[in-house]
Formats: sequence, structure tokens, C-alpha cells
Amino acid sequence: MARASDLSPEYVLLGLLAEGPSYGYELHQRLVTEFEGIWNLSQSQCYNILHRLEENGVLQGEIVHQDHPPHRKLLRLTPTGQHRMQDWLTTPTPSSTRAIRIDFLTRLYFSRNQDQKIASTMIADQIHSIEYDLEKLKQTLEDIPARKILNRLSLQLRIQQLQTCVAWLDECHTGFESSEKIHGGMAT
Amino acid sequence: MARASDLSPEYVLLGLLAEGPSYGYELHQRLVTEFEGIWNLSQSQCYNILHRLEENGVLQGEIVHQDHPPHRKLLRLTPTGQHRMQDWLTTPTPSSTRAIRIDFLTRLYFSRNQDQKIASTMIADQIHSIEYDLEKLKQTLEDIPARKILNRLSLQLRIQQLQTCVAWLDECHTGFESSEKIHGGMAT
DNA sequence: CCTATATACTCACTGAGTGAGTATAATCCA
DNA sequence: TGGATTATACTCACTCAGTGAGTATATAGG
Repeated sequence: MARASDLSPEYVLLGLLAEGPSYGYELHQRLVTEFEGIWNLSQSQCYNILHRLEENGVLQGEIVHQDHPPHRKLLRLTPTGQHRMQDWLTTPTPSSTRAIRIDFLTRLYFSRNQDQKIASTMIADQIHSIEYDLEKLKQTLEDIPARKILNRLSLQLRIQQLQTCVAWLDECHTGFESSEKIHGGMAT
Repeated sequence: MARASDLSPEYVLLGLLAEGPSYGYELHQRLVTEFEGIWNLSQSQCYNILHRLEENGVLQGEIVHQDHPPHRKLLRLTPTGQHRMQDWLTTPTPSSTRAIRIDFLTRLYFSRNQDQKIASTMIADQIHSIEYDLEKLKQTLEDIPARKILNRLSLQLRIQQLQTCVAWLDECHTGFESSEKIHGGMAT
């Protein structure tokens, strides 16, 4: 099944659940507060994904009967889910500007919870991955005949955007390092 | 109904049909050859859109009976469709890097068929539109508290990407102007 | 004459995402 | 004390883009 799509919101949910079991409602709340401007899922979309993940055996739900309803469903990662999560964290984000902004940044966030050093490595890996793809794109550009202006302009923009990404990743590095003093633990 | 979505492929089809009536098959062929790397629609998706546009009264189809099948459907823009097309050409593309690369570039291509000067104006307008949005984004960034590192980094990347877009639009300007000598008329 | 390919289009499905709806507890406030 | 409002927690039915396989015919080649 591999990676659903380059920018699937399911991974951010996996990431949150990797920190500990939680409820659908709570997960959505965290998305709204902590990932504002990055992930923007409606509540029902959240539940949809969660249901699918449970069907696929990535999550396991356990209904918690309180004294009185509403009944809540406590969700936790299965071993499969933990595996999936680790795969995601260690696979570089594809070289698309949007994917870098959304997917990479989310991965960075969760890897940082595990180990500060992993985050540094991740940034470096991502830069290498992009630079590799950049070389290929530049080659492609040379192969496009001059009369195909549209195609050339489009590719040129993509290349420039990726170069901007690399510059930003450098900033990211320093930005995250300096933040270690300010921001120590993880809030729930 | 306005603009379907920021990046709807229906406009590129409208644009092609604005040059003259055509067939579904032919339109798809042109997408594959002329818009390679920009639009990437499957044949069936093409037909889907075309069907929808016809239902909405944007296109009108006329079945051409040749001596022998296959019967072909000649599609042409209705006045509504021509109007829609003009609206699209004159409305700046929203300030998202992807939209600039895809939607703006496509608009530029078609406006150039109409009048070279319109293309110049369009580039200038687009730059102004982006710079306006950039100011707002910079303001938003200042309002995000320092501890929200994720949200800040995300916004910072967006801002840098848009600045790259502006630089690219300038290049676009000169690139297109120099191409006027090389590439005069329009091929069908 | 048979096959491969180009033309031209249809259809049934998936999967993301939306929006309205259901049900219950807690809180407020007059 | 009871009526309204809000927060919690989740379900359901729908739309719409996009995919991929399928249908049908003409043509060109060996």
C-alpha cells in the first residue's frame, strides 16, 4: 500500500497517535490548534481517515464506557501503525514545494519529539534529496527546445522554487536549534 | 458559479476552444503535446470535463456524421463560454506558487494569442497582486508568537516562495518579449 | 487476410472532502 | 428550576475529481 499520496493527512494523525492513545475529537482539536495554517481538516474528514486507518489495521479502537454517554473510542497505533509511522519519518519528502512545506515540516515536528539529533539528520537528508532532483530537472530543462517557451518557463519556476526550498531548509536548521532553549518539553 | 477551483483544468480546454472549434480527442492530443509538464490530463478526464462544460452550457457539441463511423462531436464555445474565458483571462491567479506555475502560465499563453500587449499587462498585474498578498502574509507572520515554530516556518517558506515567483515573473516578461522574434504566428 | 495501431468515446468505480444531522453532558443565567 | 446555549463525540449521505478498463471502428502494413 505504501505511501497513500504525497500529501496525505493520515500521517499527521499517525504522528499524533504515536505520542500516545487519543480520541478522534481530541486529535481534531490538536490539528486545529497546533497545526493551524498547515493542516486544515474538517472534523468529519478526520473521522473518515481514522475509520479507514482502523479498517486497514493501522489503528485499533477501544470503546470506553464512561458512567454516562457519550461513549468515546480510544484509538491507539497497532504495531503495523508504528511501523508505518517510522517508514514515513525516514523517507524523504518528494521534491515539491508544497510537500516540503506540509509533509516535511510535519515529519520534522514529530521526529523532534523522538530525538533532537534525528531532526538535524532529516534536514540534511532532505537537502540532499532535493539537490539530487534539482540536477535532473536542470538536465531536463536543457533538453527542452527553445521554442517550447511555456514548458521551459514552467520548469524554470520549479527549479527556482526548489532552490528557495534548500535555502529555507538551512534556515530551518538554525531556527530549530535556537528554539531548543526557548521551548524545551512537549505540550499535550 | 464563478471560478471552479484555483486550478481547474477546464480553463485550458476553454482556451484551446477559443482558438476555434475542435474535438475531444484533438483537444487531448494538444494537451499532451503543447502542455506537457504543465497539464497532465488523462483522456477520460478530458472527456469528463468536456461533458460537464456542455451540460453547463459553456460548450455546444454538434455531431459530425462522416461517411462512416467513428462519429465525432465538434465542440465550440457558446457566448457564455467566451465570456467565461474572458473572465478567466482578466482575473489574476491567486498567490499560490503552484497556481502561478500552472494557471498563470496558461493564461499568459492564451492572452498572447489575442494580443501581445495584453500579455505584458497581465504579468504586471500578477506581480502587483502577489506583492499585495505578500504584505498581508508578512503581517500575519509578525502576529504569530515565537513559540509556534511550525506555523512560522511554514509561513516563512510561503513568503519566500512568493518572492521567488515575483522574480520569475520578471524573467517571464523578458523571456516572452525576446521570443516574439523567434516565434511569430500560432500553429494550429 | 490478419494484426497492430490510431481514432473517438463510454462507463463503473474509488477516495477525498463537505455539510448536515444525531445524541448527550455541562454550563449559564434569569 | 428550567430553558437556552455550548462543548463533546461521532455518523451518514452526498458530490466531484480522477482512474482505468472497456467498446467500437478505421486504417495501414506485411
